[in-house]
Amino acid sequence: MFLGEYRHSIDNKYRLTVPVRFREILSEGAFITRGFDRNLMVMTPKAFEELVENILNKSITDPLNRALRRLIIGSSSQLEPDKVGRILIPNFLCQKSGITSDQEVVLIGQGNYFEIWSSQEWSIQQKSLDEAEANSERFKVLDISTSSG
Amino acid sequence: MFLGEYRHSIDNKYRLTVPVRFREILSEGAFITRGFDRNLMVMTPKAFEELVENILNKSITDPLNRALRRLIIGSSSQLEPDKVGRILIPNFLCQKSGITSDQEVVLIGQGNYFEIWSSQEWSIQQKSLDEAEANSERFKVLDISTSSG
DNA sequence: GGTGTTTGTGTCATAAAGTGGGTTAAAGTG
DNA sequence: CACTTTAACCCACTTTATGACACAAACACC
Repeated sequence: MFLGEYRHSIDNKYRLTVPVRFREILSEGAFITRGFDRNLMVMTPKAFEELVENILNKSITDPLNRALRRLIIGSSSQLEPDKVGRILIPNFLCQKSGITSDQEVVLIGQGNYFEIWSSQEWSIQQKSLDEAEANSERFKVLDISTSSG
Repeated sequence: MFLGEYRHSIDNKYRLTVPVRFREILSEGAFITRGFDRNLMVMTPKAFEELVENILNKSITDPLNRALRRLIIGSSSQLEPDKVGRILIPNFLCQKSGITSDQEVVLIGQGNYFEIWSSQEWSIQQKSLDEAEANSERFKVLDISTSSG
């Protein structure tokens, strides 16, 4: 499971060192796609297939389905880590998430995937998370129980 | 599977270099046809046969079906990549999708086919992708995947 | 606190991908 | 049958990705 927060750098060739703890999980391969907010999501082949399966089964005569394909499939890529555990972030995804070369990015474990944020976008995100007063109220609508089942 | 986004150029002879990652998938050959939006679709022989079969099974007494035949079957062509992996885009298809020579085009992976867009048409398309309806659908689809099960 | 190991980063060299142009062969047109 | 146009082929150049290597920082362990 992807856990925790890491700060790594993107070098001038848009390569990112995957944290060792994350590497083991990605031993079968990795896929990257756009996230919801201005960030990227990296996941295992299995998780990616689950994501994609729904979309590919929908008819392409429906404009909405084609739009979905463009959003998800068109913004994805298969990643192949190099010998020292780095991945090459596709250029078009960097643009979409505000990541430039020679820059620090933030990696956030999210369970069955992890997110990549440009440090700027992350600090924006952080601010809203840190507003504790707001947090206690805003999560009220979510029903989460600690006892399983 | 065709994934991701590429920006390649159409040279003055209407040739387009197919990205390497796409070439491997097209090793058995390739077919091109009009898309439903102002774009082109490139696919494997197998995917094309399935598409054609689907359309040919529909009754020709329905005007809509005849229109679909004209759109897809009437404007498709078999492609034979040259030695360095380029395909020649038929002239009539360029006109229908707003592609001119010496121009940049955008290739979008769509799973079992990929799309070719003129950069102008693509930027129009991108605007509508950011609109609410498609995105809310996207949220739903992504939501399914994040629960591993 | 020093030593050794692991992890992350920078740089270089090589291979491969993408692009452009020129020449020949083929197809279409008058 | 000649002419024009178009497609196919070949070769060369530029750019980019990939792999290898070496160094530096972090960490853990005596």
